[in-house]
Amino acid sequence: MSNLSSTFAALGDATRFAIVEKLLQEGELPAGELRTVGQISAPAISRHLKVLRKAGVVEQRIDAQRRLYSVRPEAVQAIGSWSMSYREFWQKSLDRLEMALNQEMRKK
Amino acid sequence: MSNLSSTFAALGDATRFAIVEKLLQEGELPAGELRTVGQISAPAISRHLKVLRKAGVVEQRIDAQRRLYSVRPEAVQAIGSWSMSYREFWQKSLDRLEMALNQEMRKK
DNA sequence: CTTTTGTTTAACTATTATGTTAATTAACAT
DNA sequence: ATGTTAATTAACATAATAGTTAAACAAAAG
Repeated sequence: MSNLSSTFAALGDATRFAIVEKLLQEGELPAGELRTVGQISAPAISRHLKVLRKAGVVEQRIDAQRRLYSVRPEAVQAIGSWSMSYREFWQKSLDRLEMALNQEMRKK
Repeated sequence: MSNLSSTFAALGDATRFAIVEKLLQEGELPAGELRTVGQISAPAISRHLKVLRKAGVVEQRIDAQRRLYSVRPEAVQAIGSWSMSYREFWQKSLDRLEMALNQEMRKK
């Protein structure tokens, strides 16, 4: 599986996506804090974090008995790079769509 | 599940990711042409296309008995927008990383 | 040294996803 | 009408995923 596809797979679960969003918004957090993303058990969160880590989406730092997680910037950037590498395609298509919509507006 | 998370889920399968990449590179293609992304049966491809369509990643156009598929530009753009909405975060982090590496180089 | 706090691993279960072959549908060509 | 081409749906088997509770582990605090 391509590296990027595993990244997508990791983010393709609603709970994991919520975890990543929370880490992006609040920065590094201990595993326990991440339970608030839903009504879910600690072991479940722990396993999701393992999946995210294996996919290179988050990294772990140890602080006493706590495990602090944060998003790996490379992962988010890689996703952006992929989208941008097809920018010409989607930009063009969306421009055409917008023009068509403006045409419609002028008719009324 | 958030809309974006379903998009990621759709792209999180290696076969589907390959289908999307092929469509991005070659443009609109009939279902049959997409079998070349791997040694896979026609029904399997058909089901993958259904998943991609449900997630809004591809769209279908009918031409006689063929079904022509293409990537929906909005989907690829939405992914880019998500990454870019956190650009400050990853740009900063990566800049810091690069600076640290340059420091290392100067030491040698 | 015992307890508490934070987290992970183990064992198990239920649900979902993916792939296969066979059958079906749809349009075109003879 | 009949056969051919293109693709999907049906039926089924198997594998992977995600959740649970209970147990284990590690460091900190009492």
